[in-house]
Amino acid sequence: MPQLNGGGGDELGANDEMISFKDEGEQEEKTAESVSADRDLDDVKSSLVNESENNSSSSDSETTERRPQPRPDIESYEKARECFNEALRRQQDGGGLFKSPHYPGYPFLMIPDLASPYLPNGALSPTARTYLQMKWPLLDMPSSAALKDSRSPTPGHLSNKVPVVQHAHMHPLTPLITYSNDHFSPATPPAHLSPELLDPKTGIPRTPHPSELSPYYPLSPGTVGQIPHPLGWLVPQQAQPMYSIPPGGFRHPYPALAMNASMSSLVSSRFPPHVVPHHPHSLHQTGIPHPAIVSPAIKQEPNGELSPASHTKSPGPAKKEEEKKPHIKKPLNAFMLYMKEMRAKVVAECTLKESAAINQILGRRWHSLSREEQAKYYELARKERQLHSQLYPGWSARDNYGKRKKRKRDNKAESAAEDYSARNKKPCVQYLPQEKMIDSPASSHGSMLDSPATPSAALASPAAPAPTHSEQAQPLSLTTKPERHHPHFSLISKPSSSSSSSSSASISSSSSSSSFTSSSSSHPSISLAISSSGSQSTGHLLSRPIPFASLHPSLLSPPSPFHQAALHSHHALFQTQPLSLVTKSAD
DNA sequence: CATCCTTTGAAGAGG
DNA sequence: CCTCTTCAAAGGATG
Repeated sequence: MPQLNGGGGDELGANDEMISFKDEGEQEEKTAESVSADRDLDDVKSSLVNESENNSSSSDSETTERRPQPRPDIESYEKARECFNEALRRQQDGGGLFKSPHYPGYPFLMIPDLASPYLPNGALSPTARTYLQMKWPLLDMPSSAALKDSRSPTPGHLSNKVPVVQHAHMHPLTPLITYSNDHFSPATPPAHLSPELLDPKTGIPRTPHPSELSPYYPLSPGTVGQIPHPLGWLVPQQAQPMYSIPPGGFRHPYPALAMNASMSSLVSSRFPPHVVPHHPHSLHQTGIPHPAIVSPAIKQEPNGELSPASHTKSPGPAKKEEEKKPHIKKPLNAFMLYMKEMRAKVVAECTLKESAAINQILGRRWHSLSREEQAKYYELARKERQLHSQLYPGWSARDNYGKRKKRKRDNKAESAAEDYSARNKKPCVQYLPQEKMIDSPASSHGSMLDSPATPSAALASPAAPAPTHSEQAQPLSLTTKPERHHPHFSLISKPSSSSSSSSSASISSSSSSSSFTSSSSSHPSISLAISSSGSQSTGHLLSRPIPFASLHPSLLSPPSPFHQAALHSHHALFQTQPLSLVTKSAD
């Protein structure tokens, strides 16, 4: 993971950033699997594409026409998105461009292209096109806001720091660039990038000198501020406002807080597009628009007496109460970040629209990611948390408790019984499409294990890459979450790892006593979850059945009883594609 | 319109 | 220390 360090001294993350998630040996194992998995995935995707959308392969360039010139102010997100979707489809038809990325998770790989995705003639470069859509989700950069921090101590010299650029070759962490890009994008539209600032090769603005600041979150507060993001058209309007801000502007609870470059960039990266997009000026420079803050309007605050509008521009001395007002969201964790990035891609790849289903896929993909890739997200998440803590020192996750009205009915013992009958009754079989499905050597557990020494740990001890840890590569482990209550899966020794609610239990081959499980799991591409009880932890089972139709036929297999399913899937595995099959054996 | 569903991860609460 | 619970995103489905 040397490369990670490549950035060089960044206090924020340099050292800890480099955390290895697994033992070398494991790594190898995993990588090997990954490779094969990728292959499978590719195949699957191809087939999926071919069958699902049978358009004759259209030229990729076709899409380009649709996408004339980036007109941030004019283009509506919707439109852009449509275009992209279409483009995506075409791409798929064309031959599955998605194959190209070795790492499925590489959302931002061709950043350089992204910087200037358009060819001289206005056509979108293939690469750009390929990755663009993957990236867009993250493009929600705030243009102005981001950098808004007039107070920011670090203006100019930091502004162009895009360390990543330094790496000629694509690094797994490349995606991080996105964040970096965010900062520069707004300020420097692709078309207008100054040569000297750009990396000749990548086209990305280069960093004059690396500073101690995190390379991944460089930013130039001052510079970017007011320019709308060039890619604004591509930015989702309402899409993931990770942290939304109050309409009138964001009142920063901690005005005194000085953002460093990394923070700023981070903020900018997460800044909701809709906040800034068309009206860059809307935000005052004084406000630090941190995405984490949600206006009461958006999220009801319990006490919500203050309306965003009320303190729109003048934060006034309301202070404490007020401070609390805005709903400060939790910082996203690695997986959430990953989801944000990849969701669009997944959605594009399949017809599924339900988030629940998508999330399942994403979860699998997550597991199939290489350590490096995951590391990237863990790192981002770590920074997010860091930034978040800096921005909202007093904030506690507990603050948000109860904000959500509903409580996931969590399960647990009792729920099993009642849920069973009640809502979970949807017998459904969910087939997860193409994702790599590598059996995720790292099961849910594994992923945690993978996680860099746990962010916190990483933070604390950067030096310790914590590779080793347990993540014993459980090659055979299933990614699925078997019903823990089910006797059959009792083997799940520690479902707890993550959360009971989510009950991500993983079965490791080693531990697993279930022959079935292991056997089926042995195949990388299959994952099967069975839920016997209706309790919420249904593994991959969706309580609400997802229409088969939504999935590609090739991916579908008839619902069947447990073993049948198993067999079936097993069979399918070899025959065709990996699909994860979930059955509900309940009855 | 509110909540569910689903995923992983982080963090808080409680034992 | 361990377990359990909540919340973070997202968007179709459901009540």
